[in-house]
Amino acid sequence: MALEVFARAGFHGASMNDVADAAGVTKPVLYQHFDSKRELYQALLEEVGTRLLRNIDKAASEATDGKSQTELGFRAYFRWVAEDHDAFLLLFGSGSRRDNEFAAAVRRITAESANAIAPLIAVDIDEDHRTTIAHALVGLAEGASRRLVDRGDAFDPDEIAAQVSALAWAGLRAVQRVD
Amino acid sequence: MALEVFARAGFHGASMNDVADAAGVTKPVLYQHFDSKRELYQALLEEVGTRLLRNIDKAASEATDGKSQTELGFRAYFRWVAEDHDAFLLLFGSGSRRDNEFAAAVRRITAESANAIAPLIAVDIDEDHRTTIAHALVGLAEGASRRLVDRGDAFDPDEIAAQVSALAWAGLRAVQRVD
DNA sequence: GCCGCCGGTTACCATTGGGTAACGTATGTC
DNA sequence: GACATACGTTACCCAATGGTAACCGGCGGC
Repeated sequence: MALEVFARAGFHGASMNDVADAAGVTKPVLYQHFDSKRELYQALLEEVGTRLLRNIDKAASEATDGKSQTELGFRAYFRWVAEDHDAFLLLFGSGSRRDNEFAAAVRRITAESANAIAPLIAVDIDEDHRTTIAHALVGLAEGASRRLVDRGDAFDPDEIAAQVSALAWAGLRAVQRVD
Repeated sequence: MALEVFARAGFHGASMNDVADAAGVTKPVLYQHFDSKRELYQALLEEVGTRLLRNIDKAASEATDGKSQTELGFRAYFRWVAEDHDAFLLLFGSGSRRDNEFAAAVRRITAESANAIAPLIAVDIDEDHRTTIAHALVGLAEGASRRLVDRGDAFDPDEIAAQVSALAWAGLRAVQRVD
């Protein structure tokens, strides 16, 4: 599939012929569905990103308090990484963050994730700092995932989620206003 | 400078002519110093990454206990980001993580940062999980920085460092063994 | 059985950009 | 003042690749 090809080689590293071959068709057929390489790539980004967000939203919505929301959110995230390495690589293995147009799509995903986290920060720091901290926590998950994916071996997403969310939750409680 | 050009446009987005122009020379002159575009880029990565690591090492070595080591380490990191956006973008704005050869350089940086953090995790979880958590914390800083750099406005690195390191330190204490 | 349409393929075009060879010029020496 | 050397520039080559036009074979209708 196109996702796999782009995930492995990146936007520039994969040619339309590569993508076509992987899909078992030829280039002109690809161009019947997408006007350009960029459009195809962007469509993939959107699809993959939306899937991630939906997973997280669904999981978090089942939580009753902040703590379990954190746990379930991270668990959904790491499960997604575990079962869809390629999707993770496409979004965060990057090259997607290089190009302005693509970066916007990735930012949308991280921003929405951050928005889900921001309310969990209790202290009354200003909105801007709160958002930055929320983005930091998104990075937390990304950093752990990158290592796991790089290592290549399978891993237990729930186990990782337990540790990372413990870290995150304790951390969230500790953020202080700074004068 | 070459750093600025690559930071803005990425490896693929910047041509050797662009780099040469920015440096006030012409392409062949560039090729007197570097055998290829890749080599030039890699040299930049190494230089920039080493600078970051040196800053962190120096700062952390002045700390007496784990808590202040965390604080000083993050402070050095965010100061580096604040005063050298381009370096941050080159390493983590990515595109650098796409290419296997370049990714190795970036991994070296993150791995060394993680190694500095790992010993601060007190619980006796196995080495592998400890390292993953350490990478997560590196991602924490990266996530916050990306937002700050994306926003574009100047920011106070010490203030961010205070909040992020508070989060990190509290989080580190909370990581549990999982059975 | 012949004709036309339609989906797909091959073969091609044009641009971009890494890398280099050939050229020109200034400077210092005899 | 003529020549050689060294350095930088222009001009070029060629491979890769996004995108497309022209071709081809099979299938349904007459």
